[in-house]
Amino acid sequence: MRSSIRVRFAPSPTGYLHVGGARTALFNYLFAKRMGGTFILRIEDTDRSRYQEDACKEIYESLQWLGITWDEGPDVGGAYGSYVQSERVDLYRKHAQQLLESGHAYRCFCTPQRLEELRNYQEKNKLDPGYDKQCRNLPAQESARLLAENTPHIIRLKIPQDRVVAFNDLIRGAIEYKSAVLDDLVLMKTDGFPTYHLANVVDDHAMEISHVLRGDEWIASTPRHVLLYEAFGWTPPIFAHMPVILSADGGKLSKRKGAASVLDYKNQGYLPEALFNFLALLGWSLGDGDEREKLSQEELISVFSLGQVSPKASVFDEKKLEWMNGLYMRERTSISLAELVVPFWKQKGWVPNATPVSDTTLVKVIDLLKERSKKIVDMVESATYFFIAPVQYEEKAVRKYFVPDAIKILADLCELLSKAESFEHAALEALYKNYGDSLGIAFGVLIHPTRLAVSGVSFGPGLFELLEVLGKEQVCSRLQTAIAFIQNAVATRTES
RNA sequence: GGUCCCUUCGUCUAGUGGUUAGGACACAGGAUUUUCAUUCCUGCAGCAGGGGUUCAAUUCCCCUAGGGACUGCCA
Repeated sequence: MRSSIRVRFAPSPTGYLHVGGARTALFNYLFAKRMGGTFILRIEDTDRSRYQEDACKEIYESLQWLGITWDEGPDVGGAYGSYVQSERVDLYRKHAQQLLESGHAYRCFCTPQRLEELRNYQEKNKLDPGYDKQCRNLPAQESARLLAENTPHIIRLKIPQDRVVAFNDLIRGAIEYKSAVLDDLVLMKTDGFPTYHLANVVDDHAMEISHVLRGDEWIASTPRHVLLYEAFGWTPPIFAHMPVILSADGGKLSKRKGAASVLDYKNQGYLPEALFNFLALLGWSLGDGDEREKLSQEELISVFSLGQVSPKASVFDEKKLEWMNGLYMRERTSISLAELVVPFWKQKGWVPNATPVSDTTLVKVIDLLKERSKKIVDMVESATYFFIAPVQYEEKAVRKYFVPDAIKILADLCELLSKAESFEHAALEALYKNYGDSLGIAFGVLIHPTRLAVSGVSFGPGLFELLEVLGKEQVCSRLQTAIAFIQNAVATRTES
């Protein structure tokens, strides 16, 4: 049975879902699941000027990719719909009307121009900014006359004077505001749409939201919301405000400072379970001496508690995310990673489009690469030599390994390899061992030049696994090329 | 400017009125490995500052400094 815990994530479709929003969604999700409650997705699209067509799709995709699913929402429905605010405008109008009638709200006929002049004046004279409440005491018949003339107007909440508004925040504790510093906030706009404040409060009540877990930026609005609940005669939900996520330089997270959008992380080849885990630990910890850091979604659900959410803003440490992503990469099967990597290889033209991602050779390449990679895109550049023969050799390694003696060694090995019956890595290793032993040459003297010859670089997967994947033909041809290269270099050197 | 919030290693954090202030990432060194990576070990590094309260304060209170949010007919 579901508990009466109901929480919601309520994004505005004004752009991509950034990691801060994703973490708010994540905490809502974890809290709901932990408590056996309901997680709701609600779209707050009351600002028609900032609405972006694709934003909703991107929000859904981001959350789904992360593994955050909702019990009620625009696409899945639910008993409290609609879950899109632009489809609920009548409800907000009705409630605004109710407040007008009960004397908790009033019509304001001030023009945007007047408000702007007012703000400028206040700023110039170093006065506290805010609406001067000119329309608050407009005589009833004057208000009625303007209304009858269809004068554009808005509806404002009548904030009571000389009150102390107190509420408890689950993360920050008791918070108090003097009502005098609170503006008569706008409930309905000229265009007939509600503001966030009205729509949010009406919906949270109508949808029986028990806990409002939202971003820090709302904390200053909360006392106004409390007053709104009071005006309606409703009991406010329990509030918890999540701290912000900052970029490495301590500023706001933005696209310019790396990725900010959840989908950017997806496209860069981060694994959703890694981002999920990482985000959960950003501003939240297990506490109680529990030092686990790598936790599955199920584990996180079973231990999550709002009391352990830190009130402090935290810096998004990309390095730590990478580390954690690497942990999850190594845990994934190579076939599942192939789904993500192979498209990049196809894009490079290294793999024919028709090749299935589950192709055994491709999966073998991933076997060799995944332990050395922190994200999917790392497996693109580092896979180059699996698909194309090196066009140049790492300079430092050339000086070290492509010495004159290497010519004979590589030539011998080339000969032996071309006659090898098995190209399986254990067999190749035995072949190298025998050859080395017969001439009394150290293993490393054989291995390093070979690696450089076939890959062009001095580092990478185990040599014999590498040779096995490349295959006899490629290996021999690359060895020939390298031999010619060394001969040429030696000749040039002796000439000069 | 005003209101509110925040402050433990570079970063994420645990933690307590008495601890050698713990872990993780990063960084440095070492071991293992044919190389790289992994793994393991070691090291580096922190309670913003100043007052109180107290036998004792990183922990409680106040002030200062620094940071942030809000201050829209945006959310």
